Amino acid sequence: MSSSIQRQKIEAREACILAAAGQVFSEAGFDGARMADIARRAEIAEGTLYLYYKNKQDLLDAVVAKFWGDLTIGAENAFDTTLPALAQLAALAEYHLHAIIDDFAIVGFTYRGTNNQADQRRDQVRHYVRVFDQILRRGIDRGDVHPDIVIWQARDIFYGTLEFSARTLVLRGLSFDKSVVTNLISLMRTSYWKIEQTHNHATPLDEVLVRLARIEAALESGG
Amino acid sequence: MSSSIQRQKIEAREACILAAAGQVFSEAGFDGARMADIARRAEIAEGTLYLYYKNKQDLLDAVVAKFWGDLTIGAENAFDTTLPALAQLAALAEYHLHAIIDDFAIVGFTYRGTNNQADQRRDQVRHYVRVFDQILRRGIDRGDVHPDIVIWQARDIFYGTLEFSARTLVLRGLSFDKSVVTNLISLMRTSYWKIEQTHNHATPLDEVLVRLARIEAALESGG
DNA sequence: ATTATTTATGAGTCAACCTCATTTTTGGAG
DNA sequence: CTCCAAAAATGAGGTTGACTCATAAATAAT
Repeated sequence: MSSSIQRQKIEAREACILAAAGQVFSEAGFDGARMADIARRAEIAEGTLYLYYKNKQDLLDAVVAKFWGDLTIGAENAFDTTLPALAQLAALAEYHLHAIIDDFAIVGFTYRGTNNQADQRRDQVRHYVRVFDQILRRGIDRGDVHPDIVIWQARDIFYGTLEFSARTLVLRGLSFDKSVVTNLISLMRTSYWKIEQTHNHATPLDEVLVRLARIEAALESGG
Repeated sequence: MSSSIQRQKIEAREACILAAAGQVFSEAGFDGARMADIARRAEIAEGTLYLYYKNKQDLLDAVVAKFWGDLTIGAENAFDTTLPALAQLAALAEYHLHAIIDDFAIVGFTYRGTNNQADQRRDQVRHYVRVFDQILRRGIDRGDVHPDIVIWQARDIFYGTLEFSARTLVLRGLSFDKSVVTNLISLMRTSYWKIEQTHNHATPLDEVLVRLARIEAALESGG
């Protein structure tokens, strides 16, 4: 059927428009971006834009929605769910930091205005961050993570830290810095994770205490 | 002199414009805000706005600049520098969270666009966050804080967490939540602070060392 | 009281988003 | 292949809102 070919064509054009819009918005910001520029870069007439998107804001929303949608798919495949929760969290953090550094401008467009469409975007972000929540909940179920943590606060620590770090890196002209991830994960482990030795083996300190007790006992009995 | 009276008048009018602009921008966003509305609310003609501010963006920048300027003054007086560093940090966090919840929309305007004036705003923010850096550095000097932490990363954890938590609270229609501050401070203490009991009572390791020393003494005297 | 200077005004200009009458393309029927 | 109806594309023009500038009002000085 030619209708499927047609559909592919239309989807390709939509993708083309979104790509052009993403570029122009990222380079010039929302106000600086000209609909005429976007149309020219997508190689269509200005009026054609409005067949696909109601207005400029709607076009930006579509760009942002695509970003978070792709990000969610990527995040769900960024780690192996059989790994320890902490390793999953590290992988997610690394993936997220990479992604928001690469498309830093788009992230900045996510939270803006007080219009009605802001709800849509929030739902999309909410769906995205669910990946984090699942890791943490699995960690709690497995007994690795302290069960009485406040998940939304942990989530804000996680994503807030990564976004601010990304901004710092971008503004300084730097790129991905693994130590950001390492330190964040270390922080969360220290505060939220139960001590590992619970199900592993005795720590050095435990062993030392046992040997000390033996020696003391020997000395006492000998003395 | 009438010139000082005149200057006061002009400053009062500037403050009036900034207040009106802050309200309209917060309610309607940058694009939704109408210069005519701002002028009407400030009880001046639209053209008069342009005697004080070059254009709409410049006016927004002034609003944002005033916000961060006031915030810096408040932050510097928000705590007693003779307190322990951790208490200072808690006070700063509480102050910051309150402030950005109250003026949440303004915070959102801080990072936008890629224009030349963005540098000014970044300097202002940089000056503001210096308060945090000073607390941490004093903590290091006093020996309370681990000296090999990466300050900018700690800063991004601090402000990133607070801003994201503020967003969560505002979007849920809630207001200030002290537990956000408490948990953040607890997190930073656990990861960055040296263990307090060093000058209180013995740690497990200290206890071990004491017992070892006793044993060695017993062996020497006995042998 | 008069003049000079500074400050304020709002009607008009212009730029950019968006609409819609017209044109072009597409896809099936004869 | 030709014709036609329906869908898609176009870009000139309407509309809106930021910004300007000639004019007016207010202030300061002589």
